[in-house]
Amino acid sequence: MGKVLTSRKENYAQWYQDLVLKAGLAENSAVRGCMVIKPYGYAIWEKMQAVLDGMFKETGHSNACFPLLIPKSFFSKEASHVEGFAKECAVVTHYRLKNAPDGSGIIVDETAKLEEELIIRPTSETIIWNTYKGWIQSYRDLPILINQWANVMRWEMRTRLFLRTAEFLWQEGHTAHATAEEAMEETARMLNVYATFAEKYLAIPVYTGAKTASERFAGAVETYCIEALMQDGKSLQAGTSHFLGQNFAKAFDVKFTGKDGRLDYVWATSWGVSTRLIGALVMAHSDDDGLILPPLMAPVQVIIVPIYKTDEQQKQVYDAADKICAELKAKKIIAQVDKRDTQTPGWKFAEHELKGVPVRIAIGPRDLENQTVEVARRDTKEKSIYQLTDLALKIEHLLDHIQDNIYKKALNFRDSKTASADTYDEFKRLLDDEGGFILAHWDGTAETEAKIKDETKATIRCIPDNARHEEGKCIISGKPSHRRVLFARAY
RNA sequence: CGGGGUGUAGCGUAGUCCGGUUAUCGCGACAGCUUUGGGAGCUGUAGGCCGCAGGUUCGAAUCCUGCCACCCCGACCA
Repeated sequence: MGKVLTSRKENYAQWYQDLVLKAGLAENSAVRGCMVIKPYGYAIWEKMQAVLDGMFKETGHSNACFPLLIPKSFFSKEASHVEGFAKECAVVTHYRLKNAPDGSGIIVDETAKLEEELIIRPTSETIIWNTYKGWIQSYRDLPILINQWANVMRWEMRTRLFLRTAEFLWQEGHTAHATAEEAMEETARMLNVYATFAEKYLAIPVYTGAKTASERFAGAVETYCIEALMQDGKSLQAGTSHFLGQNFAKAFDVKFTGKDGRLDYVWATSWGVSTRLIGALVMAHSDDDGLILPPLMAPVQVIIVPIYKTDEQQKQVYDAADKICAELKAKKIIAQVDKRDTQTPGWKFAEHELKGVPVRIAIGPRDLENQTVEVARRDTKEKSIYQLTDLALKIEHLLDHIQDNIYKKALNFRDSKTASADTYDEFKRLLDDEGGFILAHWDGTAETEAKIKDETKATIRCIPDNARHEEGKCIISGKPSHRRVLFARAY
C-alpha cells in the first residue's frame, strides 16, 4: 500500500498538514493565511453547524446576521477590547479602484477615501452592542439571545490550516440580560453546550474551566473554555464562553429600566466555536493511514464497495449493494455505493480509509453465494463477515459502538496524559517526557504564570470547574494555593 | 514581524555549489489490451512561463538584486 502521509511519529505537524490536504479537507489559497475549505471539509463543518445550531435553538437562541465591516470608532469604545484586537485588524480605507494613468494596471482611487475607515470584523461585539442599544429600553426587551454564523478575519502572523487562519468561519453568540446572575448562567449553559457537543459528537473529551486574567478574552470579565488534548500531547482551546459583565453595555451606553423603575446597564455574554474544531477532530483521533471520523461527524458513514469480475457479476453485486444501501438509508444512516469502475477495490479501500469513513462494506461474488458481506471498521481496522440478515440493524449498532469507542480511546489517552506535579522539577520532567496536562498548584499571580510560560512554554489552560479544594504550595513561589490548575503546552 | 528552510509537469523529485545542445526520474493523467476480495500489469501518448520581476552573460533552473508564497522555530493569537 502506497504511503501518502508522513507518520505522526516522524513529524506530527507534517502529518497533520499532509492529512488535511490529502483527505481533501482544505488547501491554501492565493491569499496569504486564507484557506479554501474543500467540499469534504465543508461537509464536516455543515454537520457541526447542524448539531450546534439545533442545540442553540433548543436553548432559546435565534440566528441573525450583522455586518462584516465595523466602523473604526465603534471598535475603540471598549478599551481592553481594542487593545486585544488592534494588532490583527484588516482595515478598509477606500471604496473605488481605477485604471492607472500609465496603463500599468488597476490602482486604488485616492479620491475615494472613506471618511471613516472600516475594519473587517475580528469578532462582532462592538457592532452588535451598538445595535442592541436601539433594541433595549426595558427589562421586557430582555433577554436577547442571538447567534450568528459568520466569517471573521484576524491578521495572524503565522497560520495553519483550520487551527489558525487569517479568515475563519465560526458562530458567535451574543446575549443581553437584565441581571448578572442570568448572564453568568448563560455563560455556563453555553460552555456546557460546547462540552456536550465535543464529547457526544466530536468524541473528544474536554476539560472545562475558567481562563486566568492573562488568557481572558479582550473585554470579558471572565472567560471559560473547553480544552482538548491532541495526540502529540498539546492542548487545543476548542471553544470559549465569556461573561462580559457590563463592559460593552457601558461602552455603548446600553441601559434598561428594571421592574423597580431603576436604570441599569445590561449584562452580556458572548460565546463561540470555529472551524478550528475541524482541526481538533483531525488531531484527536486520526492515524497514519488517514482520518478517523466519529460516525456522528462523518459526511459518509458507510461506504459500500462492490467487487466483481464479469458484467454478470457486476449486475448482481450492484443489485445487492443497492439493496443494502437502501436498507441503511431507511435507518437514517448515510450510506453510499462506490460504483466508480475506474478504480480497483483496493484503491477504494485506501481512499475511504484516508477520508475516515467509519464503516466499509465490501460485497463480491463470494458474499452473494454465502449471503454475507465483509464489514471493516475504520477505528480499529477490524474486518469481519456479517450475515445479511438484519444487516442494517447490526450496522446501526456498530456505528454507535464506533462512536463510543473513539470517545473512550480519546478519553483514556487524555486521562493517561493528565498528571499531577508537586514540584517545579517534576512539572518540567512531566512536560518534557509525557506532554499532556499537568495539574499543579499556582499562587494566582500573573508573574508566576509568565515565568512558567517563559521557561517551559506551558500555559495555564484553565482553572478547572470541578477542581477539588486542596491545600498546597505553588510550584514556583511556594505560596499557599487552594486548588490545582491545569497546565499544558498548547496550540 | 525576527531567525532558518523550501519553491522545477496535478503530486513527489534529480539537476543549482562549479552557467553550455532537446531539464531527470517516479507517481498520477490519457489511449489500448490484460485485470478487479488491500492503492493492478504491460505498451504507448500527452503534460514545463524551472515561484514572480528585473539584472549579469554569447548563453541562466543554475550567478546577482528585489518581491511573493508555503513550512519550521520564536513573539502574538480561536
